[in-house]
Amino acid sequence: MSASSNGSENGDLRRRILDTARHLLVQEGYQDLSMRKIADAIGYSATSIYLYFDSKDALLHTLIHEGMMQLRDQLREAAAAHPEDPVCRLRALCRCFVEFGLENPEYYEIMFQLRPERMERYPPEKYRQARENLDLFANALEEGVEDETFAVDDIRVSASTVWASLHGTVSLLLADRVDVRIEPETFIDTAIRQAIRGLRRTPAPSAP
Amino acid sequence: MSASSNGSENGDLRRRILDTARHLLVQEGYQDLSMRKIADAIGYSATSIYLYFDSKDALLHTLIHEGMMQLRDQLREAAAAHPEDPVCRLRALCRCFVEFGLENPEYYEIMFQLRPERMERYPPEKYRQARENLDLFANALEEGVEDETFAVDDIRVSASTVWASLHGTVSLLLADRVDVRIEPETFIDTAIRQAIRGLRRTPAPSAP
Amino acid sequence: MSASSNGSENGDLRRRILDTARHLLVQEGYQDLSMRKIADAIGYSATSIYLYFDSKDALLHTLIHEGMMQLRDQLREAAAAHPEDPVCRLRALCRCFVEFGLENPEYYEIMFQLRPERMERYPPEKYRQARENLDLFANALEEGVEDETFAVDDIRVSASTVWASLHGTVSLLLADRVDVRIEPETFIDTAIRQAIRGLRRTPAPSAP
Amino acid sequence: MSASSNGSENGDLRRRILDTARHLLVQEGYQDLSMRKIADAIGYSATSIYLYFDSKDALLHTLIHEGMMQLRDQLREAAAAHPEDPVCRLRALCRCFVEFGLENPEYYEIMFQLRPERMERYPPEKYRQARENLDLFANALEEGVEDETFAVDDIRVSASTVWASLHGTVSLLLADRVDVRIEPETFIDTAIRQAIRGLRRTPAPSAP
DNA sequence: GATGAATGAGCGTTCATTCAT
DNA sequence: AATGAATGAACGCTCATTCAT
Repeated sequence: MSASSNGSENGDLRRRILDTARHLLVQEGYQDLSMRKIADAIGYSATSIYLYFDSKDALLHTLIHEGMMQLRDQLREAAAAHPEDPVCRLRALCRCFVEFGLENPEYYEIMFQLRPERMERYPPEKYRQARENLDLFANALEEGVEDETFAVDDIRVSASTVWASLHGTVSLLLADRVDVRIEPETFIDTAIRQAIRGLRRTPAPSAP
Repeated sequence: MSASSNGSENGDLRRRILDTARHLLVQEGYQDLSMRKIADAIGYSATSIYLYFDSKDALLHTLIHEGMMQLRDQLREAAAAHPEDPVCRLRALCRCFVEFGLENPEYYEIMFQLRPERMERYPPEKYRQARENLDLFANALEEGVEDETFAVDDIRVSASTVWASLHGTVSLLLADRVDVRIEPETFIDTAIRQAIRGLRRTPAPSAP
Repeated sequence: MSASSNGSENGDLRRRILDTARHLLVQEGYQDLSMRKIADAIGYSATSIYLYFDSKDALLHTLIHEGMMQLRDQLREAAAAHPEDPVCRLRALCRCFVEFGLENPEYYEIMFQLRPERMERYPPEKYRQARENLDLFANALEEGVEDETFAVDDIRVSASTVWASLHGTVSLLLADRVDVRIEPETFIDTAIRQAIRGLRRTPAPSAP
Repeated sequence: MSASSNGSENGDLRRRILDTARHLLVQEGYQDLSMRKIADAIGYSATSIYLYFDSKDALLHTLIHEGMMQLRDQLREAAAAHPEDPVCRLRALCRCFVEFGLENPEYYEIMFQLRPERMERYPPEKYRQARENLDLFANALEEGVEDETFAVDDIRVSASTVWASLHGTVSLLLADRVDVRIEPETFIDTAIRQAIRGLRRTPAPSAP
């Protein structure tokens, strides 16, 4: 969405491969994504993909990275909408993350659910960039600590645990493992509310 | 009386298949687990597995069920250790769940991370039994609500969100996706503490 | 039907195997008939079949033979109903053969459509017995020649060609290869009528 | 222009696959024809076949079509040799059909003996083209009816029954089910003669 | 820059059959 | 008389990848 479609219809085959792979990922799932299917879908030979990507893993790494950058953009936007209030901002970030996951289920799978030992090593440079996503949470948290709304021992740790809650929420929803009698919306709202409440400064101990 | 349980001989191979499958699962993951690999690992022909399981899915269902029952036993035990205090009990349950996940990564993936649409339907009877695990959380929560420690809108929903937090925690740890600079123990403690704190009755509104 | 059900419910396993195999043959087709399916259907182990039959081929030979004997009985009956008129008798035999084929399609396949080189040698003794079926046609033909209704060069040859016509008729019907716009009944009637007409003495040459 | 028909290289293997499959068909029969066997016979990997055919059924459809077209050509030629006399033409067509069957047993089974429910649907376009074979018989028959040599109720039906006779004749011969004491040539001649005689106008009823 | 040809490894599963008991 | 355990071979098919052009 940021730097993708440069227009030259036939020229940027690399771009088309990525876009097609992304679409197939959503339609068919990670397991059923194959080089040939991608190639067929764009009308090129499977061999051609190897001109632009060393391997299937390399292609996936690129897709993961693009997903991370897309998520980053959306998180940034959500953060920017609430520059003043860290609680509101954190809530917006949480909501944004969950929505991203539910709207891009297969993206989500390769981004957060693939076991790294089952793939070639994710390139460190990309890894570093993806870390900004967590930093956005950490920043909101930090400001909340500063203005004494939140009380946590270690910002980095708590940012991670908040993220873990969201990740669990998305994962269970995507895997269809939440009790059918529970409305997804209610589930998400409650998860986010509790995650944030868990960070709040506990009141002056009225009666320990 | 004639051919059912003569003790060792019969169940032996079946047991070895299950154990081997379980071990391979953690090395190779669900996607790359194959009947042949299991067979090779135990030195039998692939055909032999079909003497004990109708299909790959049936084998996995058995594994899932075993994991669920093992988790249930451990959760029960944890709950039984704190019959009085629901908060302590809930904390023990949380800890127990996380420990189970980290100690049984081979079970964890198939128990909680598999997308159901990629497998045959899990047998309803087994499904029902597995539900007790969540119920143990819900019970602790309910008692906490009754004695006014916790304040939640809907017990079933909040039990699920607590579970989601734990699930996210375990998933990220297993997938090696937590910042290396964070001690796993710290991460887990924080996650559990915040999850429980998120349930607590907010103090008498001193300042809305 | 002649000497099959002797009553002793459990005793005659051999009989049950044959009956079950026959039923499965009709339901599943020759290709999908397997020893295990037979065994499962009667609740015995697959191994047990080998107590009564040396091999799958041997079992099939027995089935073929039974089919032949069943067909023979029906043909005999048809022949006996028209002891006087050879034309009527031949027509009845033809009709009987076609009906047998259509009513026992999978029987028909193993009886008349299996290429012998793809099976163990059919036992000569059984082969000889099966020949009576053709003889019934030959007899009717012979009498028709004697009373000057039919005119053929060699009775054995013409009996075979009549049979070939019927076989072709049944085969095409079973393989669903007759134009859908043609009524099967019409097709059969015409086939039989023409087969018989083809045997008839051509009239004294009025003007050749 | 670039990669379609450069003459030999491309179609070469495809041709060899078809020929090999054809030959194996007669040795092994449809049931036992496998992609691997074809591949082994030509010294290629089984995978390679899939470069030229989408599936086993697609390969067989191609073979069937080739057989049909070859038969059509031969039937056309036979018909063209007797433009005047419908009886002679029909006789030539019959002889041609039988000869085709005996000379191409590998084609014959898949063309006329396969149960369609055991294969993917034969492509309608090819089906339509194959229909011309029967039409050539029907045309001869029709002209024979017009010049009052033949007398039949329905041309389409009688063309089918003639065909059925020939089919039965070929099938029995190929399956080695004709009495060994009968000369194949005699058998064929008789079959054809009787089939045609069966169509002839019966004489003015001298004595019903 | 792009391809066509080709492959080895692998998949879940079914099969007829053997053998010791 | 009957079985349970076990197997080697085979099935159609898909996969990521290589290589010469």
